[in-house]
Amino acid sequence: MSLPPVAVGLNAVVMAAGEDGPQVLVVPRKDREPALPFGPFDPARHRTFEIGLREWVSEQAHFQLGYVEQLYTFGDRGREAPLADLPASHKARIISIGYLALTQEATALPSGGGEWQNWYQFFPWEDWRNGRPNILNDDIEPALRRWIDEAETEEKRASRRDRARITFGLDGRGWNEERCLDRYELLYSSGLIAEAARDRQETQLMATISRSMASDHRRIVATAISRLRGKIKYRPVVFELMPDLFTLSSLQSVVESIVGFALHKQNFRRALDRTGFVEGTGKMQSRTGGRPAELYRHRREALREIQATGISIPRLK
Amino acid sequence: MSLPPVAVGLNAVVMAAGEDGPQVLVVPRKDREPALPFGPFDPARHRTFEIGLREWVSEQAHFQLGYVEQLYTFGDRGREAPLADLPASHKARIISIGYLALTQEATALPSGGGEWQNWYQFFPWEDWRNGRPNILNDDIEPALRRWIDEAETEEKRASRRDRARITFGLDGRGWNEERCLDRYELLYSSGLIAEAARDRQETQLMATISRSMASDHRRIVATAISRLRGKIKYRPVVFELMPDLFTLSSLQSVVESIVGFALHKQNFRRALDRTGFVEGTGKMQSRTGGRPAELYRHRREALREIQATGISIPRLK
DNA sequence: TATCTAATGCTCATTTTGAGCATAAATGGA
DNA sequence: TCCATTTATGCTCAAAATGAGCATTAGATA
Repeated sequence: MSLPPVAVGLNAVVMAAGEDGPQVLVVPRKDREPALPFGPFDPARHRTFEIGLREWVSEQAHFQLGYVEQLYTFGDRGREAPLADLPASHKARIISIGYLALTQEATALPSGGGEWQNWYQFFPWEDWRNGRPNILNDDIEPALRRWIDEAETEEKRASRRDRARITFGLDGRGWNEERCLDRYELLYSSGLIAEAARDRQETQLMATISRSMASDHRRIVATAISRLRGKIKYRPVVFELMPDLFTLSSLQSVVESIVGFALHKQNFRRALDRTGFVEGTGKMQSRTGGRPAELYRHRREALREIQATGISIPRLK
Repeated sequence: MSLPPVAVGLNAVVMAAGEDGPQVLVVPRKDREPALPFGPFDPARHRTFEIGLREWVSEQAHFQLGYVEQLYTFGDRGREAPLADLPASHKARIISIGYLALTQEATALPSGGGEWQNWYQFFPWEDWRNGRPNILNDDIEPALRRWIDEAETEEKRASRRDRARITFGLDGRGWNEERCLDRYELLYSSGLIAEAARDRQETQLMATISRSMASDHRRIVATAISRLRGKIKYRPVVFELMPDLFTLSSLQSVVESIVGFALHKQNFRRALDRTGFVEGTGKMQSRTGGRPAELYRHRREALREIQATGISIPRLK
């Protein structure tokens, strides 16, 4: 017995964060939705997926990846919406392995390749740094309630209601920032996301509440955000995003970019201090307005000394 | 351009825990190493990987999977050691997607299929429930020190030393139970694991310090253990392993099976109580010796009410 | 009935959080 | 020059969560 062919795609969600908030590297495509950096896995050339991914990104985007971790392998039929630049192994089922790559503050990119875009363009409902985003009350919640009511049986309605409550924290249930992927998937199921209509080959106009991406790439980005929001709490991964020297405020602002809400400054510092992950250098930075801030550096040695945990996230209420 | 073929295998690490400690479902193979339940992904038949996995496990092991999550996709050349029962798409590169499945206490299995085996047969160094396992002092540490000294340059030796220290907590550095996969990979790199010699096609006899598995299956189990040990702390997944009614002691013993060390009983209960995940039923169980214990049940509703976290793990020192 | 073995209940000293008040050091006008 | 503004830092205090143990309770058994 011989199985139908399968083609493997490697997708990179390359993230950075700086002055302009959290960034993701996307490849713009003329008159089409932007895509993630993407390349086929070639078993003849690549001993491992990661080697393939690095080679591919460096070739195509002239960009050397640093920290990389595998996210998830997607293979649902009907959600792949093949990209034009995929080698046409005709009728092959496409499965995509998503990777998360973290890199220092958005460096200048060679033109013609990828460009940095703010995450929250694609996920405006995830940005609570300045309070609850309006899009939730104005568009999402009403649409979700409509979707709940549309279900045929009371049982199905109850199940939809539960799902919406948990993922979006409806009815005073509290927002859990790590549920970013669940929220994306719910918006997809309920048809609020442009990709859903596209995958069902509906031509119906969508109320565009956010920017969409090629294929299932926005889903992969949502996976990356969820992973990063979780991981930051139990592994010191934030430092992969920081330059060599940074102020505590800039570190805090990067963490806030990621988790999507504001933190209590003093408590953030106190907890950070206890981890031993950072060390003052004595150098100062005079930024715009206000007292100059000390520059700190990441103590990589700390990883060896202590039980490596992440960074505490004291939510500001 | 057309890429060489790729075959996708779906592997399930099915876990349970009961009186006899933590169990994993393996398929014994005559005169060969045991394997995980395994099946090829058929893109023509399976809309999603998970559907394929469930269908496959239910067909082959007459076993319905409940909780399932994807672990990782492995694709390193040279570590796959093809299984005989793989459909021979000649020369195809085999990539395997590992899944973690949790199920209630080891139910009787139809004979001829899989059978339950204690995890720690495959990972004896991971079981600290009765204190530090002897195998660490007797076999592993000396072998690791030899491996460190074998490196050619001082720089390489330092790097090996660091790696060994962090993963195995050498020189009083503290054992981190979540590093199970790192430890397996280190033992593999340092040639202490039978699979390493096999993959290098050495015929050299191995000091067998533990049972090995087919292909890269033990690596997948190590991934599952690491994932589960981490996840249990921030998601209430333990309950997937429990029967409807259970005593707090049996719950604790399941948690201990997973994390691999003993917990402080009173503190475990206090913390568990606060989560609101369990509820006494008033029914009692008179077990062997000692005062009868109350039977509790899992309050699934709790997931909706509270910010779902995991179970606190108050280590007993 | 005395003894053993678990299951439960409770206490107490430490640590870790959550919230804020207070002070310090630049910058940019008035 | 001096003051209002804007950040950066220091510190305090009450509340909650943890880590360790002692004490009591309730069946099973010799």
